[in-house]
This record gives sequence, C-alpha cells and structure tokens, in this order.
Amino acid sequence: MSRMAAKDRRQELIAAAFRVMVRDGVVKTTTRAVVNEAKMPLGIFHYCFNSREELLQEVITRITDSGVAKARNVFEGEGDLGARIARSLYAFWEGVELSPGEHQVGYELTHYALRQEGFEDLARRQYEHYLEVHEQLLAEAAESAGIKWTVPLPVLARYLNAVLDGVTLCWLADRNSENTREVLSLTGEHLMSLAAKDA
Amino acid sequence: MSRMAAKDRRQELIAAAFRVMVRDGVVKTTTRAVVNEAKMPLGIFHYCFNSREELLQEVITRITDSGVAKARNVFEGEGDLGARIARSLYAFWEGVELSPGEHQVGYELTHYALRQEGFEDLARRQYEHYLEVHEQLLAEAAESAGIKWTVPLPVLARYLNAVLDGVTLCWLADRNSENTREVLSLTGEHLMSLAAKDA
DNA sequence: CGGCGTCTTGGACGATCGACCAACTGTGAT
DNA sequence: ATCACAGTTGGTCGATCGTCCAAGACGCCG
Repeated sequence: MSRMAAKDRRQELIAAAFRVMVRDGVVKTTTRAVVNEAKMPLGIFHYCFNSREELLQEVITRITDSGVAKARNVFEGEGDLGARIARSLYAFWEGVELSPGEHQVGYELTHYALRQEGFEDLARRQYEHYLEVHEQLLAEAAESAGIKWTVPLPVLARYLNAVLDGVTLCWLADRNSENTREVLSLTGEHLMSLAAKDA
Repeated sequence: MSRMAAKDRRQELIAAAFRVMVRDGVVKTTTRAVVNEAKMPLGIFHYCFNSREELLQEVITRITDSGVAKARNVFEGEGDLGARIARSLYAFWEGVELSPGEHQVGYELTHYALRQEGFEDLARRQYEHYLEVHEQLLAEAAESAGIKWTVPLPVLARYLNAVLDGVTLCWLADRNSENTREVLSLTGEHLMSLAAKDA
C-alpha cells in the first residue's frame, strides 16, 4: 500500500464506512468491512482511529453537515412564496428518491447514537442542526416574500422537519411515491396558509 | 426450572425480549440476554425458536398489533370533530411520553426489518397497518361529525402518520415537549380545516 | 550515510455471538 | 411398571467481532 498521511487515510476510511453503511447498514459496518471497502489492511484501522465508535462519530457529524449543506440550496431561487415552497419540497423529495440509502443511514445512526452511552448528545445536536436550518430557511423565505409566519418559527420548523422525516420513513417501508408527493403538496399549501402579509 | 409447555415459554420469551429491547435496544437483544431476562437456561431458546430472527419477527408482529390496538381507543368518545381530534392527538402523545422506549424500539425494528433479507415485507406490512388504522379512524371521525374530508383519505392518513412519526423521532432526540405539543396542536387545526360539511 | 519518526502489515488475542447436541428428567398413556 | 414423548440442561462448536502488537518499510533531516 502506497504511503499516505494518517489524516488523509482517515478521510478515505470515513468515506468507505459511509458506502458500507448505505449498502449493508450501520450494524454490519464492521472494522473489517470498512478496511475491505477501502482496500486497506486491517491493521491500518486502529492506527487512524482509536475505536470503531470514533469512526461512527465522524460519520455522524459528516452526515449532519452534508445534510445541512444540501438543504441550504433548497430554498434558493426566484418566485413567490408558493413557488419557492413547492420547489423546496420537491427538491427535498427528489433527494430522497435519488438516494434512499443515505437517508436510511441517517435514521440508523440517530438510533445508534441514542443507544450508545455518551452519544445521546450527538443525536440531539443532529436534530438541533436540522431544526436550526429549517428555521433559517423559513425565515429567509418569509423575508424574501414580504410575509410573516403566524406560527412561532421554532414550532413551524419542527413541524416541517416532522413531516419530512415522517414521509421519508413511511416511504422507506412502502415506497408509495404518489401518495407521498400528495402529502408534501398538502403540506406546502398548509405552510402558505400560515403566512400573513407583513405589517 | 419448572416444566412448561413450549408454547407458553415462547410467549414469556417474547415478552422478555421486548423488555430487553426497551432497556438495551434491538442490537443488544441477544439470545443470552433474552433467556437471562426470562431467567431461563440458554438451551431453552432454540427449543422454542428456530432462530433469533424468528423471535424478532414475533416481536415485530406483536408490536404492530399492540400499536394498532392502542390507536383504536384513541378516537373513541364524544364531542365535535375538533374536540375529538385534539383528544386523539393528546392521547397519542401521552403514550409517547409515558413509554418512549417502546416507540423507539418500534423504529429500531423497522430499520432492522428493512435491512434483513426477506424481512422487508414485515416493515411494509407494519406501515400498511398503521396507515389503514389511521384511515379508518379518520373515516369514522368524519362520519360521526357529519363531514367529508376534502383530501383523499389515503393521503390524509399518510400525512397524519408522517407528522406523528416525525415529531416522535425528533422528540426522542431533543426531548422538547413544549414545541412538540404545539406542532400537534397546529396539525389538529390543519386537519379541521380539511373538513367540509357533508352534502 | 545513519538515525528517527511516521506509516504499514499480518497475525493474534479474548470476548461474544447464534446455533447445536447428547444426556437427563418428568409425565401421561398403556 | 413400562414406554414414548415433551421438556430441560449445561456445555461446546465455529464464526465474527473490536482491539492490540511487534516487526518491518519508507522517507526526511542532519
């Protein structure tokens, strides 16, 4: 194996671990499966990571940040509030249908963190981030459209987050795309009904 | 160990497995942990079950049915549509806060089933049941209140299921009860706005 | 050139897991 | 009492896991 800095190898292992998770699930993401995916000898692993938990922790934070980055592009663009909302929900859903495994892994990691002693904070921070981003995007959309939300922003963000998580989870099980899109459309209309002209 | 029919022992092991899951999570629900919880020798296990998977399968179906049975009581009672909806959502949420672990296990089992070869159907049927029950309850509520839903029932049921799953998942991570209740209240008002007087 | 720190490697260890089995015990029917 | 069958038991097997280590290889600096 060609020589490589431990830092770089860490990144490659994190990426390999994520691929294994998407393919086989978090539980089956063993140290051996990861180094095998990265085509590295087993001994490398504990030279780059103190433990398997440390690797999973890194994957969780990476997932969280990348999820946030993706969402950030979602509310971009022109149009009135209705068009922006509809486009955002559509973009989110396109992301789910395009790579369901990644979202599935996200949930698996959340439940893993909730069970792991001392990792509960990681799950908490994960959703803290999501809610914060949703809050920010809803605020920007309101400002850009010259409206005010008639519901407290933290509640609205949690509502939006809940619907997105909920439809994704249900779709992962039954793959009913048609009804899911209608639920998102319904949610979009509901959001618009919660906007009032700014004073 | 006192003599007992294999059938009865099966039930006790299923119950013990569920307790272990709630306490330690699905992943740590090993055959040894289960028989230890049930205070039985290890050898009993494979006399009552062909495999660990068979036990988990039984727990999943039990969870699904009990969840359905619980939901069935939720829409009972008197009052107009608004009161009934509010009471139902409150009852659901009371159930979550009262025993969060059971709901957490439900999600863990769903993800377990989605990953297990040949168990995908179990997850699909699980959500099929949930949607069917929500659909039925929404239909009964409409009939009893003399209204019609302005949204197709399957879509409305999926929407309701999504919100409930979503807020539960988020709450399991951040335990913000106050905002969660407001989201449910918001959802209740939304549902009412989707009701029209029957012709 | 020589040494030193970084990286590489294959193998090994103890723990834990699902699964299995042979021997034993109790019970009810004959 | 005897026999057949259902239930019980403790031990053990092979596989897989996370982790660790000693020895070697590489590359940079003096």
